[in-house]
Amino acid sequence: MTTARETEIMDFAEREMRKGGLDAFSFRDVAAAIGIKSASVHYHFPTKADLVQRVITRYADRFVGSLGAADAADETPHDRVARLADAYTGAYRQEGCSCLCTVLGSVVTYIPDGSPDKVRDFYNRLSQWLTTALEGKSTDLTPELVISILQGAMTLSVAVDRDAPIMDAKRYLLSVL
Amino acid sequence: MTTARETEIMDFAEREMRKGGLDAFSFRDVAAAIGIKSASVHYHFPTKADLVQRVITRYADRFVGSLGAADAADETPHDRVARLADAYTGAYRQEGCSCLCTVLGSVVTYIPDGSPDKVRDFYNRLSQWLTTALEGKSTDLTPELVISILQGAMTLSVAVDRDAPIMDAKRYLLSVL
DNA sequence: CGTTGTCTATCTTGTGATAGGTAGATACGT
DNA sequence: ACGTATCTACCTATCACAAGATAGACAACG
Repeated sequence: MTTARETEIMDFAEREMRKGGLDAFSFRDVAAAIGIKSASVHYHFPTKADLVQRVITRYADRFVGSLGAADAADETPHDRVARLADAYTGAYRQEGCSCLCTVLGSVVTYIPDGSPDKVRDFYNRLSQWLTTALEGKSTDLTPELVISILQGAMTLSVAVDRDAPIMDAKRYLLSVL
Repeated sequence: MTTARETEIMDFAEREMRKGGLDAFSFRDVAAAIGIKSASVHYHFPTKADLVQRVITRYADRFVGSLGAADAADETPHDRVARLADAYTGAYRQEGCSCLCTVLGSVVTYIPDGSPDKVRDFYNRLSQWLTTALEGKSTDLTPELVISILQGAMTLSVAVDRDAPIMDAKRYLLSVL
């Protein structure tokens, strides 16, 4: 069960984590943002590790879920990759921030407790989706390379504050797949 | 002028930043690692922002410098990209950690003072090198996409703790360039 | 009455940063 | 050569603050 309050907390935490990583927010920040006290945040999420793990898991569910079926018969691999690319470009355009797991992935050895496993789960699920999505398509690109291109371009776009890299990545993928 | 002590400090700071970002180390960590007191670290680098900026600049100089000439007449674009890819795979194999600016790039809006500009300088210099390096080569890949692929794969390799993504990225780039 | 969600108040730890002092080296004027 | 001044690189001690976390009380609801 996830209450409305917990959703509020996770929404804020996710937004901050995607912009600045684990240390970009504190329990006090969360509390101030939604109008309660930090002790109350601890009531819903005993430790920060708990909060981070739940945010990652929710993110993974939502992201992979939003991609839809990877094996719909009336679609081509091209269609499916287009949807994946749109998920990335959309996130950049609307929120100006990265994939949560890209931010956390590069510092995976420094995040607490079970979080690294949650990040790896995300990538495993995404790889699996792409493996199915590309089935039957002959290409030099592995599923993980498709992910790499999109995420690398996303990071670069954020870093240089221009959408060219992520838009070029999408265009390139759609031209070769 | 950079003294031996400052080099020691920056070496440690860079190593930690590449593994865990800005908040992965403190002045006390630095001091303990090299056997002095934190106040002495402040003597060499008045603020953390100072230290971070110098580390990024030094990293950029070293990384781009290590790539060598982008316009040597006896080389092909393929040769040059191979060298760039080796810089990434080498970093992963030897240090198991990412490009410094990949780690910082995704959180660029949360790092202090002049640091974002230093990160962007790095990418500008790398793009410029690649633009020259690819001159005359007909390809759909932009210089920034080449960077994206390598860095995205690097991040993924770190995240999932397998070298497959970064090795595949190198292989792919050399097959299409 | 028990549960739920919040509060106040507080603890401990770790952080970046500063003030002020000290030993040793170097430079300079007489 | 001698005394003075300055500089370098470190030290001790401490500050103010923000972090995660906990204990215990309170009100509302069933």
